[in-house]
Amino acid sequence: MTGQRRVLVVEDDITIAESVAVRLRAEGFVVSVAHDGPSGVALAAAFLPDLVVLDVMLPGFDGLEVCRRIQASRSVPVLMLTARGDETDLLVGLAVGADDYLTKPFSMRELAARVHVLLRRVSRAVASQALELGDLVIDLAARRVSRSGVEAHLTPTEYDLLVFLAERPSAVQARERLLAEACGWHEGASSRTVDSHVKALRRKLGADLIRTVHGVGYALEVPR
Amino acid sequence: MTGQRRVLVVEDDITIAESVAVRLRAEGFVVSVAHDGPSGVALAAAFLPDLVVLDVMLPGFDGLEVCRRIQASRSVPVLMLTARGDETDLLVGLAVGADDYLTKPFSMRELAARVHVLLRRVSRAVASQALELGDLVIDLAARRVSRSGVEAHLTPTEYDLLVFLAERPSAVQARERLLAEACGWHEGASSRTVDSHVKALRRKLGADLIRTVHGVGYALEVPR
DNA sequence: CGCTTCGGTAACCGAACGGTAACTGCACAC
DNA sequence: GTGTGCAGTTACCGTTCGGTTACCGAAGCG
Repeated sequence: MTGQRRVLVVEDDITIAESVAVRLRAEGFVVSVAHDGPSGVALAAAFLPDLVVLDVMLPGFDGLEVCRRIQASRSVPVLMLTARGDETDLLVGLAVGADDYLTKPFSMRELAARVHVLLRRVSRAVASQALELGDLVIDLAARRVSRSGVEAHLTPTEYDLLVFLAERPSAVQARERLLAEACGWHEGASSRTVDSHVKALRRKLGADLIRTVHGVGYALEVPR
Repeated sequence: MTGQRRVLVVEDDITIAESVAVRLRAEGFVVSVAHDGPSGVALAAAFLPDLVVLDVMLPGFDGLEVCRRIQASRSVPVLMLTARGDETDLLVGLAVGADDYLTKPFSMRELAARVHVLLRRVSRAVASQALELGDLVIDLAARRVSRSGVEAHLTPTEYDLLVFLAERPSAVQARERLLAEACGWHEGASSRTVDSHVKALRRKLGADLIRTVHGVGYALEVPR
């Protein structure tokens, strides 16, 4: 997962584009460059970047349109480049789905710093190593669970069940769903299996953690 | 869950702090202000903001330290304010856990835009489907109902009945329809079952919520 | 104004549901 | 072989819930 990050640069000014690309490659990124809107959109689909650096002023159609189209297919952080003082473009850009922007002229150090921040942010969201809900901490990598700093020893099924609930905090999950997702699907009559595991989780992590919804199923409550 | 977003402003310059606070309040945020590092950290713990706007230069200890301490307890997006050209501070700030920064002088529009972007990002993660009608809030994922912030415990049938009505606000629904849709269809004589559940809903959520239409059925009125 | 119909209310009871603690069977380790 | 730990099932029991009934006040209608 810590494979090299891919950055797409869409910028018509060849000098700027090259400077940016060189700097980002020096930072360890895999960089691809497009010089107009259409090829930017195409490359976004083909190159599958983790981040897009995007100029607002582009031949073809403008950066805002590119931003819109890229965001339409999948969620990628976008860093926009604008001309100084062009505050309207800026605001529209942020509205359209850009996550950050820089005004020209900008220093390469600043660009690199912002790129790092944006990527750290998504990696925090996507690959989050730990799941924290109040005083409940689930270390996904280590498969460890603790509450208020006290570690609890969970069996595999209990752990899977807890993670499934924790990924959807306070959302009610039906018994059958839990049985199918957390425990392996067992053809035949759905049973009281889930209850047993919920009981175990409550015993080990506190009774207030999992809420029973009568007639439906269970939900994990975020502890205060 | 679309309750007002809370923003903490930590800034020693009273003029700037007030401008920022005024603008953010105008944008609909609940704003709290601290003028030095220690009280900033304390307020972060007590006020529980959804976002922190933080000056780098602060009396007590500096913004970077504040940032570190705030992030230590829980994950809150931080927008840092730096003096122009102070790139070192900036880089350290980003390293310490700030999610964005602005260089002084900055426009209030720009500040507001960035605050919105940062908060949109977190709300994207949190957002849960909810039905809101005046002061009545139905959290569909969590299967929770509250009125004026007070949560009510509903039985499954009561909940289903309420949701069915709430999805068609102020539209009158015949008894038979309600019996069939909300409660499971019970072959045989249609009965006074609906009445009982309506009564329960009125008791738990207020008598004004559900209007009786003589000879026809019931309708949910949007309160306030 | 009085009758009829409709809906509010509370009490009741059977059924469904979930908590709980057994037990069984299985897999793995020693 | 024996022991341990876990998954899944079963049975029991208390609780909750839903639907019904009966009674009475309110609303419509002539």
